[in-house]
Amino acid sequence: MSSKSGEDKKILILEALNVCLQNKPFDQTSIKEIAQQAGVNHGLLHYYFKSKEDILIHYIDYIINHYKDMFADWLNGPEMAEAGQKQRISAFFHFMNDRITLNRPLSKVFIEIWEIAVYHPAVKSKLRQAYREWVDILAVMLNRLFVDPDVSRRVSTAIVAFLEGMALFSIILEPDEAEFQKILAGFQEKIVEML
Amino acid sequence: MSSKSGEDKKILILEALNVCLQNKPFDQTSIKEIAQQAGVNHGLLHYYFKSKEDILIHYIDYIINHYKDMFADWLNGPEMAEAGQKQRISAFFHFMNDRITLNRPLSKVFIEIWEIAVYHPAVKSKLRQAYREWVDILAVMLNRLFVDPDVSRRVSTAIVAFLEGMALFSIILEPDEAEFQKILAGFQEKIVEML
Amino acid sequence: MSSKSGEDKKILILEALNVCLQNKPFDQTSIKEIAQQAGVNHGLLHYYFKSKEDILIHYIDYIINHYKDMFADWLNGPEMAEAGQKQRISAFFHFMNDRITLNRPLSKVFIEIWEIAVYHPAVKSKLRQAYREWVDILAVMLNRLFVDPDVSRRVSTAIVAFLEGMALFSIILEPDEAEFQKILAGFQEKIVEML
Amino acid sequence: MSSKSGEDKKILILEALNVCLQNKPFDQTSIKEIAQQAGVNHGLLHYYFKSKEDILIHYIDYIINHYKDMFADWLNGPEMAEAGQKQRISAFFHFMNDRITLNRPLSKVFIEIWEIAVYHPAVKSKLRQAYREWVDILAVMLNRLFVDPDVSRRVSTAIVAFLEGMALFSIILEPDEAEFQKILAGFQEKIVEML
DNA sequence: CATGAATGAGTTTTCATTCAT
DNA sequence: GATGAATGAAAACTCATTCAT
Repeated sequence: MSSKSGEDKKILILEALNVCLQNKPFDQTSIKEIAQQAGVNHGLLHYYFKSKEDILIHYIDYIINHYKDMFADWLNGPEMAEAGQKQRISAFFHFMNDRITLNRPLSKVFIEIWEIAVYHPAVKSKLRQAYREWVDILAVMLNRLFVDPDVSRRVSTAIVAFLEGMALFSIILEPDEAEFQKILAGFQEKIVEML
Repeated sequence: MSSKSGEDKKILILEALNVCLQNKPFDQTSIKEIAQQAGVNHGLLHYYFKSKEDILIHYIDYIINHYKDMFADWLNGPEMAEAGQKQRISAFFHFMNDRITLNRPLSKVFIEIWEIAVYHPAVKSKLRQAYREWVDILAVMLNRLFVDPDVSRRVSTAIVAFLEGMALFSIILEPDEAEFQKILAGFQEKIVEML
Repeated sequence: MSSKSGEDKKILILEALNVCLQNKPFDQTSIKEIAQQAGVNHGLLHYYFKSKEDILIHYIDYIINHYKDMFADWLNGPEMAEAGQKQRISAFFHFMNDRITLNRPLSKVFIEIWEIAVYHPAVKSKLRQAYREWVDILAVMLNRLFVDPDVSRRVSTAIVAFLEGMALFSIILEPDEAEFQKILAGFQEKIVEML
Repeated sequence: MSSKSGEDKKILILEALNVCLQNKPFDQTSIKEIAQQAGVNHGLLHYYFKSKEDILIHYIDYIINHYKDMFADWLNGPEMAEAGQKQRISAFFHFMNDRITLNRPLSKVFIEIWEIAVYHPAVKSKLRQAYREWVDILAVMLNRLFVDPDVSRRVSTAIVAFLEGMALFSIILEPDEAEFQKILAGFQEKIVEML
């Protein structure tokens, strides 16, 4: 009962890092800043995590799992249960756009994670795994569209690449929201048309 | 004559940073490491640039302009001068794939630049400008395809987003090169088909 | 009945420190490491002792008294009760060699205690007292050898100094055990010869 | 000309550590304290040495070599050149007593080095090497005394052990200087008598 | 008594930057 | 222009100690 348990405290710290990453890259965020954001003593971060890098690793796991769970919940939700394939794919894109691609705080964090992954093999490996799972799920959805399963995997990879490129642009180009939605909508339409 | 002029020394330093960025992010690369890579005394970096950040700014200008120039040269080259629209667009994609999207050292550096841009307004602004120019050039090439110029701009943005997403994946997914080429080729085909 | 009493717990902790000191100097041994070695919660160490330094002080008392008691027991034992002076001195050296000078874990700990004593007046004082007692006991044994009691005290001091030097060398020189025994035996012989 | 050269600065720092070790053990002496004692900025210690441990290693080399050189100079000096064996051994003990065994600041530092050596294999190795050289030199001097060279090595080891024990006692027992001299003189006499 | 979360002072280390030569 | 010694701020990390439960 009382106060937060150990695991909750860890989450509290990881959420604090998530907030910090909206303002500064990880390398420029000090342990003390994360602690302050979390409202705890900086020494405590070393009680729960064995190093700053350890916080990062746990954070990346946390953020990837958070969105994986969110995605899994949605997949098991009503939208996917009832609809036909076309509707399902349409719903899928809707979910992706709303919750991932146009989620700016998330995109910011992912651009940071991309960069860390480039120079950090363990992080790169985690990220690769997450993208592969995502591509696989989409490939299954597109399966009936293409005779060759290799082709559906390639198309699926291309779609995810496009969405990640759009996430990047949503941050860098500072685009007009409506204009940006149109690009995604036009794309989505083209795909659904193909079915 | 004997030794490099001031401008050449600056370029030497920026190229050294370019090499360093293949191994470590900018924040983890010290002035001394850049100097060592450049083969000059570290104190000199502060003679040519007013701070470490100043080196970064000049580096980003340098790398963007380098590729802009490369692109401009190519645009004015023989491939573009003679061909019809279809061939020009085909040649354009070929150029993009070979020199940009599948250029891994460049992609690494750009993922780094993306991340810096997220937290650094001046860098973000430069990067936005570069992407806009790129999108504009492509939009002009696609102009005749679409009645509405807004549409051709959207399609152009989508294409560039896709290519950047593929550049990201070329680093993160550590894909099979041939497989990756097929994705790009399939995409390119679809676009040319539309013409 | 069930669990250890307070005094036993203290001993348990001091013994744990004794084990730790085989691996690391006191300054590099944390309270938590001692606690872990003792199998108790680290917070308890502050219940039984008022500070880390307090543990050290009690440890040094403990170790010195432990060997004083051992020595006293031996002095009151059968070897000393029955024999003539020559045999007693011979037995004395045998005891010293076996239980003190060639006891490597003990020597390690004493080198540590010497160092602490150098910079810590209270510890130095305890150690001085212990050495004086030891020298006095030996001086009494040598009493009949020398007319002047000052001389027997000096010889006694010299012998103890020699034995401590040998203890040091047993750790630092990593000597061949047999060779080392010969040095001690040769020395002992010379002394007994003098009687 | 100007100011100290790099090597001189290093010596300056090592001498500063030497002063510090009269007051505190190495582990309790901070880099900042050493720097302050040396009259230089603490950052500079990391310019000249790669870590605190590196300072320690260089310090131990420095102190050992310092006394080795002192000893070598003396060996090549007038006292040893002219005299007979008896006088040479007598002179040798005189040198040892004055400059080593009764040199209290040196003894303090050596007790510290002993302790460090116990837990630090590289330091232990250096120290062992130094003691072996010392024992060897003395063994050569005692060579004619004993038929068996192994015996002269054992006696030599015993003598050095005794002297180190006396150095320890000169610190721990806080003895009366005159009384202490008598012990050493008595011992010396016995050895010379044996010749 | 026992636990382990929490605190905060103190330490080593790194590094951009300056500057005298 | 070039050099490398010097500075000082800031960072990660450790750990004895406290204390609520």
